[in-house]
Amino acid sequence: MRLSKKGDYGVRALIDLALHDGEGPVRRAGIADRQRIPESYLDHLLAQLRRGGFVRSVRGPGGGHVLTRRPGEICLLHVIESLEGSVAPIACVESGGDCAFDCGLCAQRPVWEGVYDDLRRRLGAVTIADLAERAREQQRAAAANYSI
Amino acid sequence: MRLSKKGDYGVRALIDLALHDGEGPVRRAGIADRQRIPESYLDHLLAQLRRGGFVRSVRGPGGGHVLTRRPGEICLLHVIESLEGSVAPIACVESGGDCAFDCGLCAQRPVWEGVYDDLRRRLGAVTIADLAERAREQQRAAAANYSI
DNA sequence: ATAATGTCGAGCGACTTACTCAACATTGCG
DNA sequence: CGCAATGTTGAGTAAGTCGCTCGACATTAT
Repeated sequence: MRLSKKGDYGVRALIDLALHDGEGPVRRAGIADRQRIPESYLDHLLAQLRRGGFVRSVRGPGGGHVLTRRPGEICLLHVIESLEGSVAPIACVESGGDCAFDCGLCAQRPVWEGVYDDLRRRLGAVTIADLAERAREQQRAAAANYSI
Repeated sequence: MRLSKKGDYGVRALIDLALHDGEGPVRRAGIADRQRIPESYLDHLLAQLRRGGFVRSVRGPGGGHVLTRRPGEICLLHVIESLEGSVAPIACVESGGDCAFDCGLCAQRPVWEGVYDDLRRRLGAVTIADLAERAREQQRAAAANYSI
């Protein structure tokens, strides 16, 4: 039941972009550096995020990546689903997915449907702006700690 | 965020044992047959379930596997955790687990903590007896359908 | 033109999953 | 006893996924 590194990295990249929202294109190398993401891997992530409609890229010198929407309009559920595919714990709780054998999972199914609903509700209630705000607070807290 | 086949199979095996609770040892081949689990794979599962304390085995002719506790005393959370390890979506929400880099996930962490809590609450509220009961109902429903 | 960027796809090593097989241990029964 | 029916164990494996690298190419500011 783990979130893959891809999902983690992807969310972090978007948070980074949100933290620099309004400052023009953000360089890939900068994101990779600050978020500790291997730069060449970030390539693929940004490509996927672009295909998902979350970011757009600006080429050439001074180029980089920019969010296509306001951070408050990007919800975590959509990001994760775009990067990882469905968050359904088993295939048969998805619309269109069906059971392995004459519904062998059915006894378990209501449980997993509940889990699925919980998850979607929780991830759907959080935006990248919320996460960026929290990241800012934490940076301030860390800075304060250093100065003491 | 998927449940692995191992977890699915394991739960099904326990449900099967619960359905035959009180009837003496249940043969591995029977479980494999009814639950559509490859028999040689079921081997390992039963071994793991035995190590987890959920079942014990009886050797020799007439042998097989038996639940060590009443089905109502086995909760789904413990089964899944025993088979798959922790159900934590990211390492840092576990007790003892720590963050990847100076807490790079922290902005996300409260979200995943919530997800983790939901999951544990839901799986903790379901026992093998509940699932077996549902399986029985479904068998009856299926039988009724055939006879119509 | 040139250099600084982003784009794309092939590919790779390590790991995991789901599964098989074969040798061995234990027990009940004739 | 001796054999057959079972469970036990661990090695092995094919296929897939994950995280990541590399190299050739496209685009654009200067």
